[in-house]
Amino acid sequence: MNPEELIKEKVNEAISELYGVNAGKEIIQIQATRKEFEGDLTAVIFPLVKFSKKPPEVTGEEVGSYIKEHDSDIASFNVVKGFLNIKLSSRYWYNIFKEIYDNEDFGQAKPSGKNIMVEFSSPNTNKPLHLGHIRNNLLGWSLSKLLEANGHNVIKVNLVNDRGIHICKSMIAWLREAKGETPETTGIKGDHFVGKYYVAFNDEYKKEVEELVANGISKEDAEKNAPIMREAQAMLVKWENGDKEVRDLWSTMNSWVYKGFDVTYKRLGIEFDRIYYESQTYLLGKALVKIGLEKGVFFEKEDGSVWCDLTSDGLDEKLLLRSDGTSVYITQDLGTAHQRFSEYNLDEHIYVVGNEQNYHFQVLKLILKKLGFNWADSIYHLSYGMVELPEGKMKSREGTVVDADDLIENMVNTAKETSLELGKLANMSKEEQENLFEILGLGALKYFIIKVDPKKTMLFDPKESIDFNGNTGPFIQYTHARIKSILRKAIDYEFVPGLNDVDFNEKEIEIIKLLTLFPDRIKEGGEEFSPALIANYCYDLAKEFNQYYHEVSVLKEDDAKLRDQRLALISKIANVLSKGMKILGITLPERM
RNA sequence: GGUUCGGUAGCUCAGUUGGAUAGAGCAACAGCCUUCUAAGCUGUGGGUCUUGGGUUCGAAUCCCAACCGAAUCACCA
Repeated sequence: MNPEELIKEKVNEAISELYGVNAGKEIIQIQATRKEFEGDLTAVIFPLVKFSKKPPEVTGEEVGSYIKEHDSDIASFNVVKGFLNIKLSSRYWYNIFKEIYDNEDFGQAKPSGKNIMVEFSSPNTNKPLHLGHIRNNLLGWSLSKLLEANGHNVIKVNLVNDRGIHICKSMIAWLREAKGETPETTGIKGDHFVGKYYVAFNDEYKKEVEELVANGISKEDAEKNAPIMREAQAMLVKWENGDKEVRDLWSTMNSWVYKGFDVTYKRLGIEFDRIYYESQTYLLGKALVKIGLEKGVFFEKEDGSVWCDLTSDGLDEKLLLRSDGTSVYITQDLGTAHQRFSEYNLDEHIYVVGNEQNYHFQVLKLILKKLGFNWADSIYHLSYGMVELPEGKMKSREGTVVDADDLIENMVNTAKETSLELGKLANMSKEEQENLFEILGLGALKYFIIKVDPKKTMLFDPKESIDFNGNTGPFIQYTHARIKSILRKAIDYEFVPGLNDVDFNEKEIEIIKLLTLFPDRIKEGGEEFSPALIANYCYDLAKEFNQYYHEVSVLKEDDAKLRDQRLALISKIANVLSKGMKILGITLPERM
């Protein structure tokens, strides 16, 4: 039984025996004992004085004495103010570790039978991915893995925004300027290639607007009537009418982008179970609008547009169908949600989308609720904050975006430089080295981003992020590599890790305590949809090991039983670290 | 103005269901490599947890208000 549960049960028993009241385990608060005090776990006495009707110190003494007498696992206790510090026997910790050590599935919850869909990434196909997308992708991926560790059946989906005016912009610019150029002929990665034309469109557009304004036309009109913008709009209409030429170009350019995205996804270690394309789903939801109108949940204006009145919920009126009968973003999302819940029998649907869409999801849930779908409550918007740069926000218009591919390349290069400087790779082949740089660079990037609470706006300082010391991915990777190195040597000497009935010392008990927390963290992280919790846990564990490493020798221990038991302990640390980091999508190298 | 979310050390961030003297890393300073990998370890300095009220044995944490910051409030997606 895990230590917290054990103490709760014993204290509860003590209360009912001593004071004749069944307090219930919920009221008993257990926490880790602070370092200044003697003990492993601490029961807070204050909430219990109402049962004992005695001062906290006395209550603590009485409860302490009772549980010490009635359970051999409790070695000693002391009472400080209203806190009962309990020390568990070394035998107890030994047994606890034994349980963990023997459990191959430690940290993996039993199947819950729940189906959870996680939608993330959701790129536009007119430009390459940037730093914001990286946060999205990493969060979505690690969240999915975390939910799987909680025993859920996770369906990872990506909704690609492959249609709309922004795509037409790239297409127009390409037609005007490319002279038949392709990613193949230029050697440029497909998404960057198309992005180049998107930028070209905007440059040309700006120029035209300026010209029109110089000719005395108002800015507003100029923006609406610039010839290149008209062209793009005309193209969108053609696209919607299924014009073959436009559709062909559209598929071709999108296929370039997908090729580019695939490279980035692969490098990030991300894949999906299903990819939805907006070009195939954008008409969904119209049927729901009809139902809503019949039910009187929506209303129609004179011009034929359809709205939902949310003013009584403190929001505005929301448009659902344009006056020309075409649907908007939210209409589509209503439809896709409905389709997904029925198709996959979902228990939960999580959308990993930036906080600029908080309003959208608020409205989405509200409207689904009004339409009478109870599953609307099972929709969760994992809203994450923007990534800012030291100079301020990222603005694609001002060119201050950090491109995803550039960033990854940069991290890998820094990993390379740092590694070579440290000069540890003497025995590695060129190929192994390159592989390692990739693992380290991406590990640093992923950890840096995931460790921050998603809902917070985070600052990305390129200089700091490439620091591989301290609370970083490479620190954990390094810790793991060290353990693996010891274990390899142990094999050379034919030492066999195993439990040999030796008492653990205090530092080791500290580590065991941390290990027992792993399943709790997985559970908690799963409930709160927070991979950051796992990241910080891994760091704590790695740090704990590093201290241990400097205090105790393993291989040089003369007592064979003790030595092999220590080997068992550190191998379990490596095991838990690798499970934790796997959830984060971070690879742990065997050596570095 | 409405809605949502943030404000913790010089900087980046943790902080379990309210618990004891609020923690890491970076940066600064002082030590530790003939030792299982120094991408490490140890120590020092650094705080009005934005502010003011409230709830109670007890508040960074819960409630109210103010201040500061972010996002959003399109017949865009």
